[in-house]
Amino acid sequence: MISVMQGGRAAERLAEGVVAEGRRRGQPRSIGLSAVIIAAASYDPRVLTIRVDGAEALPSGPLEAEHRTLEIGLRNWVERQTSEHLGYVEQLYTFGDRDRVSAGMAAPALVVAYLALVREAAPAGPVDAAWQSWYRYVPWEDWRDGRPALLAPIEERLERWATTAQTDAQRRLREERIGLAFGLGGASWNEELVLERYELLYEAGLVAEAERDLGQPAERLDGTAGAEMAVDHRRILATAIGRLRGKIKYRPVVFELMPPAFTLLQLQRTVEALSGVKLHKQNFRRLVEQQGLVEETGSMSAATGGRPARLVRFRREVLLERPAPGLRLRAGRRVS
Amino acid sequence: MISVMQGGRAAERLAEGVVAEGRRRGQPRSIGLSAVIIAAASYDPRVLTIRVDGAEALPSGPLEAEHRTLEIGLRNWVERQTSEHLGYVEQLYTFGDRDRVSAGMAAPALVVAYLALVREAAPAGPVDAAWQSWYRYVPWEDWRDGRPALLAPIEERLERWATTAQTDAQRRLREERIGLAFGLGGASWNEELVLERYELLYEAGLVAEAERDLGQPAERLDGTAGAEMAVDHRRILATAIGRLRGKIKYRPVVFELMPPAFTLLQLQRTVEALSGVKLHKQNFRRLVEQQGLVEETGSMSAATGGRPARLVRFRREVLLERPAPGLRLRAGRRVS
DNA sequence: ACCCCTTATTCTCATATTCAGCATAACTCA
DNA sequence: TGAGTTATGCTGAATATGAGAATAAGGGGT
Repeated sequence: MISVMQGGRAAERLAEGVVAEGRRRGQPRSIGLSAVIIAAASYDPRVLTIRVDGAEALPSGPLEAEHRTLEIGLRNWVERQTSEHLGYVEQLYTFGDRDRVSAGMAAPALVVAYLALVREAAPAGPVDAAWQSWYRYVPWEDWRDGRPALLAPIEERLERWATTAQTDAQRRLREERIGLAFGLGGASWNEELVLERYELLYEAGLVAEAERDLGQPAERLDGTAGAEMAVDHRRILATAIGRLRGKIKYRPVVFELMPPAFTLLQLQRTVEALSGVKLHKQNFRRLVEQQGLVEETGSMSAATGGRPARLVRFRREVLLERPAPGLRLRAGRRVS
Repeated sequence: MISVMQGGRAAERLAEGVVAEGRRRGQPRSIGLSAVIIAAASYDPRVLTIRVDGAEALPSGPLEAEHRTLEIGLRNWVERQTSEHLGYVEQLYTFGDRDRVSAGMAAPALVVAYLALVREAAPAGPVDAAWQSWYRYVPWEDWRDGRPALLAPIEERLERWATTAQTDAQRRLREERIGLAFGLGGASWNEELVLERYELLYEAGLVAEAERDLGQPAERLDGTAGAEMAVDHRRILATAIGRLRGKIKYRPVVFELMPPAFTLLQLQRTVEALSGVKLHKQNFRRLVEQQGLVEETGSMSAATGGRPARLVRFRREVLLERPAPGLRLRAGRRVS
């Protein structure tokens, strides 16, 4: 038997305290919903942004009382406005920062953030709404044409920041975090670590939000550090991108972004746009076909520049057949 | 280029509505924190429960104002009570059910649930606190000795419930959900689908909570349907178990439950206790050693009944070496 | 001392999956 | 007609995985 018995009355103290505190009511705070609404047009992942007091922000609204659950609330809320079906809605994370304030604009104390996928990417509407490429906010995440040049200055600043650590252990920790997140020194680029990378840039003061929130002067990076967003919306976006990049590997969510019929290359380009890396064409199609994710429509694509391609559609049945029918893209793959 | 342009002014309408609503403030609601605190003693996964008005419940408390983030709040809150370090804390999900009421006990409108892992499993404390095997609440999840006998009556009732569907399509959907979740008809048991299974049982009225919440008489199952919990705590527990079972595959979180030094078989038994299935011994140790998750301590185990075993410890460095250093137990493995 | 039982540890082997290209087909455009 | 472009089929090497044989090293009983 494993020897995990120790400590004594700790569990008891825990339970007592918890019971006592649990019986008091928490003081009310304002609760908000934020939505990262994603579409994929022209092989460019887009996020719907609005302008609030000049700053770019994610669509956000208050939690309404009339809905039974949060997700149903969000779904209704968005669908009412768009008459567009949200194919996929997923709760991302609940951010509860006590002092969520940005440029004088007080934000709700608690924000439940959602990720939603839509098929449409209509051109930008009124002045304050726009579909933006998500790489506008995290340009270092697009490795489709190889390692982005703008990573060079970023990494240089990060390394310098690591050396400013108080203790030696802290410096080593920073260096290891940087290496892991940015694929330096042996480690390879992992496209899912979007949040980790953003947080490093934030801590190192390399994104505008850091300067704004902490008052400390940011290292000027001449636009290579991406566009700023209101409050912590860029952190929420980073969370969403990371989550989506992971999710497409074990759930068939990409198809929520595809038109009813598509070619395998279109599917591949969309996956590449989301994950930010190039994939091996022949292996990709083998994967997709082997797993029975798509079926023939019978027709061929209008013309793709070369030999016409079969048009396929998503096989909805796979949702009920296997528990994890994603595009199991092996991590660490880096090919053309 | 993909033809995803369509619809026209939908995005515009969406953005307008969102902006307008976002400028109003949501009415305050009470916010709660609930914790699923897990320990693993004697190869039995334990969850810390308390008694509230006679019902078994998860430790829960109000959100306090003095902490910067939710997780820090929870950490402090628990650590203050236990003087025990929470090795691993993860936000699980935010439950926002408008009418979260149970047996007259009004619950917070919004609950942020956390999963925490502790190394200790002290004996049950005062009358209202106890470490309970989590299989007490979801007995059908323990497949370590083969398919649990109590699944037979459960499946029978589920099949019957499927036939009561309104439409034919609905019936087929139910049958497919049941088959997928419980590994019937071709599909194999997937230990991660804990929540899916609980929700089916709930919908079919086979767990006591369904009767209580919906007023509809539950099918009596003579205790095979597991122990009841307050409010939606059993759903939260199911979410936690499923998440943890998935997480151990790509993050080294099991080690948070292990003593400082352990044998490979102890590690295997713990993983089996969590995932609820038996693993192949030789392959398990190959996996663990190949991935460099552990290192020698030099000493040997006191005696395990047979040949003495090496004692190993977790290699903390792997956290910084690879992004996904879990026990990549292949799904669908079912061995002794 | 010897036999039996139990667990630990090392290896093998067959199979499946993945990676990386090669080769060929089918179209457009100049 | 030939060059360029994309589609599609196929192969061979490298890895990873599943299952189990074989051997090692303790304890306990006779």
